[in-house]
Amino acid sequence: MNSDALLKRPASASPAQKVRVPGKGVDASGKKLKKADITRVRILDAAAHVFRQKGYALTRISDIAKLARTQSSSIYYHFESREAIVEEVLRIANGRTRERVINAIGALPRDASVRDRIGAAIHGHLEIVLAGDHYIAAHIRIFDQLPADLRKRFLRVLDENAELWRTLLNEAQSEGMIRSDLDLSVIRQLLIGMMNWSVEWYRVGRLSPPQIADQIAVLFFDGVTKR
Amino acid sequence: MNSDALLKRPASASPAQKVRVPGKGVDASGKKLKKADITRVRILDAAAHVFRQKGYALTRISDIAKLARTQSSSIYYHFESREAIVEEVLRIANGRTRERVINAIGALPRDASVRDRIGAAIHGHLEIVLAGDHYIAAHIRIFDQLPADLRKRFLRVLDENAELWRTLLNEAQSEGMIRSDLDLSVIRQLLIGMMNWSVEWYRVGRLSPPQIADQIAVLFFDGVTKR
DNA sequence: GTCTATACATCGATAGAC
DNA sequence: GTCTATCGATGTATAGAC
Repeated sequence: MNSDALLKRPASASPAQKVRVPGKGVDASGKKLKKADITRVRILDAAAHVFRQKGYALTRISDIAKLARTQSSSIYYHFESREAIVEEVLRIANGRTRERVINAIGALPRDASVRDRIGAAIHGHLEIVLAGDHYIAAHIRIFDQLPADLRKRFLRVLDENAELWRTLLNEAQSEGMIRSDLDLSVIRQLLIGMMNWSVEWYRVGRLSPPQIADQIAVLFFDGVTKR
Repeated sequence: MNSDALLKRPASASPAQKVRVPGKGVDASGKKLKKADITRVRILDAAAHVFRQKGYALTRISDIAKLARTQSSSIYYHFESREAIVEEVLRIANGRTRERVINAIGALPRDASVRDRIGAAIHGHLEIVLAGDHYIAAHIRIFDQLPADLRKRFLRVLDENAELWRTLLNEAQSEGMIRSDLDLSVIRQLLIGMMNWSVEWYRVGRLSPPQIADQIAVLFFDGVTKR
């Protein structure tokens, strides 16, 4: 359940990232990883795992170190600080979520209806949120636990994902698909709320994520009322 | 924005609550409050405020003390520990929420339809959640930040409120009002998710809480699709 | 009931040997 | 790159005077 990180390396390196030279073979898509990179990923995986489980403030560097089978002090060779770790975890989580939703939409036939595309996006988002991916679960869980300044810095990147939904819903509206007594912005937040809150109550064994996504789609498009 | 706590005093006093004798005049409805009680409330108000703002783990006893215009050490005269404070804040928040929803339903005419009653409950819940009540906002914000054992202890009381919704939706279903392809339990969680997540994005100035409640009700009953 | 002082624990981060 | 040792800051909680 670990050992899979780096969606993309720090785009414009966070402020005080200890610069480690890429060497020769470390591309987003490349395969050659130096030892340091492997360790780095192991630390990130461990961090995501612990953040998800204990929340931000309760996560100790020593917890991460333990799970990553290394020493607290060794972590500081790979990351500048605890904040730098959490930043990277959030970055990766955001990237993965976005990527998944985009792919889900992209997998549809070119002439798919807006409704189908929104449906696909719901499935993509919900399934990755509930997939057990530590990065994403951690993201949702800890985001509002972050110190105010750190959170503020991330609102921008968070908004990139919101933009995606905004676009989808705008399209739906301009096709005349949406009731005119609804506020698009509120609707978007409600939909995202339903999906994200699901990590609070979802338990394996009952309905599967795709089944829950179906329920969300039904509720979102048609409501609970029998006709 | 403060100075209003105690919905009811600790029903079965939390395990290690420092017992303070009620004296003569301290009832849930009574008015005579001893100095200690007033201070206690001031501390709770301050705590709710800070918990809401900074989350659980980031809230320091000293933050609470400062806002309550007292000393960290003085707080320990009124509460056994930081956990005891948070427990009381949660208890009060739960009670208020429940009370509000029950009242909202109770205010309806006797023969109101289930749909109306669910609508009233949505309004009641959402409005108190967004009302700016620090206790309730704090509750929603910090609940999943709590240490596992503390959280577990509270699941029971939390479930009392869920029970309320469960009942409402069951009634609706037995009246044949709800699509048969929907899972009642999931629907309930989605509805609660929409409402609770709203504290994450609600900002004063745009739509008012009653307006948002209307949007939620529309979405919940009929979906976004124009007919 | 509230104050000052302080014990005691925890934890992030650094130093420096290997 | 990882280890041991340790500093320094912070924060909960207690002791005891007033």
